[in-house]
Amino acid sequence: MNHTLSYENRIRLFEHLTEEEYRLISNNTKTKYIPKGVYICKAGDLITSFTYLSNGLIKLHKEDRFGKEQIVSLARPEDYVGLLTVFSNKNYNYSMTTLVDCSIEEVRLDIMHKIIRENGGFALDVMKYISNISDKIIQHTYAINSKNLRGRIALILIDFSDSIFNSDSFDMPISRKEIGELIDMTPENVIRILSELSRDGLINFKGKHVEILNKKMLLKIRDLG
Amino acid sequence: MNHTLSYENRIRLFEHLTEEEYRLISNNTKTKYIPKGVYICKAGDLITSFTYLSNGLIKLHKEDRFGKEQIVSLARPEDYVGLLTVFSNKNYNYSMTTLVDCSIEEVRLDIMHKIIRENGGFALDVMKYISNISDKIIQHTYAINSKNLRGRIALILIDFSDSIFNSDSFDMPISRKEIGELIDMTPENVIRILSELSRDGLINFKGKHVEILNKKMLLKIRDLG
DNA sequence: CGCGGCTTTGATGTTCATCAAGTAAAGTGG
DNA sequence: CCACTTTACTTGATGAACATCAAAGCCGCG
Repeated sequence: MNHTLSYENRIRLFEHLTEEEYRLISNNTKTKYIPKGVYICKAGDLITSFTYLSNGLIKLHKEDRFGKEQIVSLARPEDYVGLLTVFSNKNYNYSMTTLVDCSIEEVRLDIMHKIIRENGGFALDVMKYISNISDKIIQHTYAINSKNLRGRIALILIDFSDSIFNSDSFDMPISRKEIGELIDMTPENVIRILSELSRDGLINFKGKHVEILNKKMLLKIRDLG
Repeated sequence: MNHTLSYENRIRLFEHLTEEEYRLISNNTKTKYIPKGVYICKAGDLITSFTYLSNGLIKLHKEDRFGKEQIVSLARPEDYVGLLTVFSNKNYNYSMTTLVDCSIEEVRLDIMHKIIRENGGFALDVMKYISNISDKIIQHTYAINSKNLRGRIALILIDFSDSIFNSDSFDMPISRKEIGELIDMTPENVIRILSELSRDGLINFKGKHVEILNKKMLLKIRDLG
C-alpha cells in the first residue's frame, strides 16, 4: 500500500547529479517539522516544491464527487511525495496530510526543473521513479478491487507489518475510518473483519494496537481473497 | 476511458526537439500495419521500442492472479502507448492487443533514451506526458469503482461516443466480455444494463451497433450512478 | 452442417452497504 | 481534575446490489 521503491532505486535518484548540482539542491532545500494530523497541501494548491519525506508517514487523499474521502496512497520515510503531479500540473491533484509527526525536505521546484533540463541522465532517473510509483498505485488499486473484504484487511495488515513497521506487532497509525478509505470499505466492515480475524485467532487487537498471530494464514487470506 | 491528452499536449511532445534530433527519430522509426485482434506485445516481453499509434485502437490488458482478464486502458490514434513502463522497466507490465486494424510507429528505444539524455527540455515534456497518462488511469479506475453498474455503462458509452467516434451512433469495437473487463463487471450484467437502457429508450443497440438516443439522461446516470 | 464461442434472459444466493443503537475514548471548558 | 461533549469504535439486523448458475438462441467458421 505504500507505493515505494526499493532502497536501491531510492538512492539512485540523485546518482547522476554533479557535485555542483547537488550543492544547488541542498542550498535550496528547506527542512520542516510538521506535527501529526496537519495538511501539507490541499488538492488544488499551487505546487512550489518537490517534497521528500525524511521521517514520518503521510497520506495522499482526495474527496470524491460526493464528498467521500479516498486515500490514494501512503508515503513513508525516504519517499518523494506527490510525484504524480509535480511535473505535469501546476496544482496538486491530491491533498497530503501527516498521519504522525513528520519531517520533510522541500526542494524548490524551479531548481528541480532547472537541473532536469540541464542533466538528461537525472531526468531519466526521475522519469523511472515516477513510472514506478504510478504503476505501483495502479497495481495496488486493481489488487484491492479484486479482493473480498477479508482479503483487503489481510493485505493492509501485512503491508503495515512488513513494509512500514517491520514487526508483527505495531500501533496502527490510521483510524478504522481511514483504513476503509484506503481499501474501499465502510468503517463498520473494517471493524467486523478485524473482529472476525481476532475471533479466529489470526490477530489480536485492542484500540490502535495490532498483533499478527498467524501470518501464514493471513497471507493465504490475502492471496486467495 | 481512453487515457489521452488533449491535442495541445500531444503535439507539444516533440516541440523541443532540434531539427537534427527530429531527423534522428524519423530515421529510426518503423511503420507497421497490424490487423485486428493481434498481440503487439505480451506482458513480460522485452521493450525495444517506443510505440506511437497513428491509426486504430489498442487495448492494454493483463491477467489477474486467477487468470481473469483486465483491461487497464485503451489507446486511440495519436497516443503513445505503453508509456507507463517504457522508461522504468526492461519488460512490459501489460499486454497490448489491437482491437481493429492498426498502424503504429515504433521508435527505437535507445534513440529515445539518447535524446532524453541530451535534451532536458524534451525529457521534461515526456515526464509531463507520463504523469498525465498515469493520473488519468488512476482517476479513471477510481471513477469506475465508485459507480454502480448503470453508471459504468453510461460512462463508457459516452466515452466511446465523445472521445473515440465523435458520434452518437457507432459500432462498438469490443465485445460485451471486454466491456466487462474494462469497467469491472460480468458480461451478463453488461448485457442486462444495456437491455435496461434500451428498454427505457436511452439507447438502441443491435449486435455491435450502438445508438445513443438520450444523451442528457445518460450523462445524468453517469454522474449520479 | 455442426461445433464452439458470444450473447441474452431468468432464477438464486452471497456479499457487502446501510441503518440503528450502544459503548468506549478523547477532547474541551469550567 | 472533573463533568460534558464530541468523536471514534463496536455489534446486530436488514436490504440492495451484484455475482453466479443455468439454459436457450445466435452467429461465425471450419
